Amino acid sequence: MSSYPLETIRHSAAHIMAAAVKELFPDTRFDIGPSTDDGFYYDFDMDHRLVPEDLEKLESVMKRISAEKLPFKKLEISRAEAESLLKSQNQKYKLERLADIPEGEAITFYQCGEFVDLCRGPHVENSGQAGAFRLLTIAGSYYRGKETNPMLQRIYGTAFENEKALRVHLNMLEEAKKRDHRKLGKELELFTVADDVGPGLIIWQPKGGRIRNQIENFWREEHYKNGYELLYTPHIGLSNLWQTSGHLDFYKDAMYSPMEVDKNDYYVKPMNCPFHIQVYKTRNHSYRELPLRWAELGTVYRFEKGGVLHGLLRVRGFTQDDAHIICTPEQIEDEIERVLKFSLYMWKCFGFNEINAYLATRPEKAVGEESRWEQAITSLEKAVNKCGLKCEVDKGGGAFYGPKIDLKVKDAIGREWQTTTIQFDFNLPERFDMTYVGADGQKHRPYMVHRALLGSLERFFGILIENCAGAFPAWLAPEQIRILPITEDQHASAASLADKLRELGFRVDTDMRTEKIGAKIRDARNLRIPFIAVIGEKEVAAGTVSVRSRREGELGAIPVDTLIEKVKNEVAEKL
RNA sequence: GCCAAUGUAGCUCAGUUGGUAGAGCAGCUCAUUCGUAAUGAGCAGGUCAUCGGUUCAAAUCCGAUCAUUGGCUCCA
Repeated sequence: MSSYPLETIRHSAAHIMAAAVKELFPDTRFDIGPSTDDGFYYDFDMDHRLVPEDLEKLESVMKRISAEKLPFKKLEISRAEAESLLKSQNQKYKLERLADIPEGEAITFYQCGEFVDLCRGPHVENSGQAGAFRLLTIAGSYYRGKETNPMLQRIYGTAFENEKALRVHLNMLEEAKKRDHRKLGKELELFTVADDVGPGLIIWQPKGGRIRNQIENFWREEHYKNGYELLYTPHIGLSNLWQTSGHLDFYKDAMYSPMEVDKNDYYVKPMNCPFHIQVYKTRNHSYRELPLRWAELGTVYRFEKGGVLHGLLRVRGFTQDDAHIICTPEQIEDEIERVLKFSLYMWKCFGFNEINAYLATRPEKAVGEESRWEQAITSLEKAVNKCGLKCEVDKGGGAFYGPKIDLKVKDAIGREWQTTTIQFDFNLPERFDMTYVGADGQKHRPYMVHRALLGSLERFFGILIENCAGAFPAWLAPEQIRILPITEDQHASAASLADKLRELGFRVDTDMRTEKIGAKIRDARNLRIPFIAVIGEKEVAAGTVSVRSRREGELGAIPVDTLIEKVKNEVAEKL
């Protein structure tokens, strides 16, 4: 139908929403209403507290405005005129936005029906072309995103070219809801949080534990294969350590309060780095032993603000799949490339193949020599190119202590998750005075790189659950095979079959309830168990099992050995 | 931390204008021994998040606290 870009359609939909708001709540002061990646929003300041029912009302007004096909009129006026116009309407936020427009730039307003808005445009021609829209949620948002500013009310909506595209998007949202890791975590008994333990502190239940154990084992093996050594370090450390690291100066708000023992303050660690540095500091190092690659599944605690906690994705206690690489300037490029390749391999094994890179460079305030920053950034760029990754650059977006590359992985329903991070550190080697002796016999400052491939096990688990919608690939499934005897007569056979399979290394359970086979099948399927083996009179006699594979459906009666082969093959896939 | 919504049995939810709680599933008991997505009957299960207030009377109204949800912000 219309050939406008989606952003234009959405931006115009935002204007139509604002027009509807103005109609229903005339005293509203408007801020801005941009398009976003998947829709649009508009921020308002009004006395009325928006409630969900308002969305329906606004939507019907919007539909009316859309049906009226009112033209979007562009008005170009002088700054003075614009000012007096906005002043007369008491639009203080708009006035401030106006002041932001550089001298000499054209000042444009767009009018649609009664609603006139300071806006750069562009817009669709008339309100009938703003596509198919839907208002979604009400939220609060700080004016200009600053905590000290007043809070405005924001309405989120989305718009698409046509009804069909909108429906596809809304279906995706539904789908996302269905695979919400919090819901599945409860249903599949994977993890929980307890009021008496504390918010953001994850308790892994047996089934989650089985999965985590698989992940960890795989992770450790691969790290040894990739030339890492594994460390184990304490959960707490003396204040001195955190003083030296600088955490107490810069990061204290996000740390749990100290515990005083014997007149010493111990802090629960928010990061593993200072401990790894202690390992480095146990003795002198020669350039000949570099690079050192030290990894740890290190559990850290950060006192995140209450409002940001979210299931497994944002928590207060989590286990980072952390590692520190300490190397010479000459080695840095190879090392970064190795890490990137390692990460891509890792994610592929867990079923994620679409990955993009985001490079963050030197901010205004930074520590470390400029030349080192440049070398680091160059090595990051080169490595990204060698790995054939698409890369976006966030200029000045790095931390003060070093540039970094983040990877974002795309999941089964197209959402991007920030996961891997590779982060240079020019700060800690300095603070802890880390050195190595070079070929010249002189002391040199090594490069240090932090990296986490999965991010944290908790967050990774959340992403994993949502990606597979609870149907874990066979190599991770907490229960790979469930054996269902049809009557009590087969209990003994079921038990000995389970023992046999367990001995072969499979995760097997039996369902000995006196339920009908239909009920047992149903429960097993709801748990997304990859292989269901039914064993009745006939199977016992023939030495077979009737198998239902999650992937292939009903396979009928097959010899036990054939089942074993099948499970083995599927487990070996590491999809 | 901020804005808003929510909090009733293990889970998912109902509970009219205030008159001290109800269903399904899960659990337990008994019966059923069954062939590929729910066998039947019975029993038990709740300081209605917590604390305080209004009222003759509070799950219901008000306030505070805690937690969760959607956002904002933060994530050196």
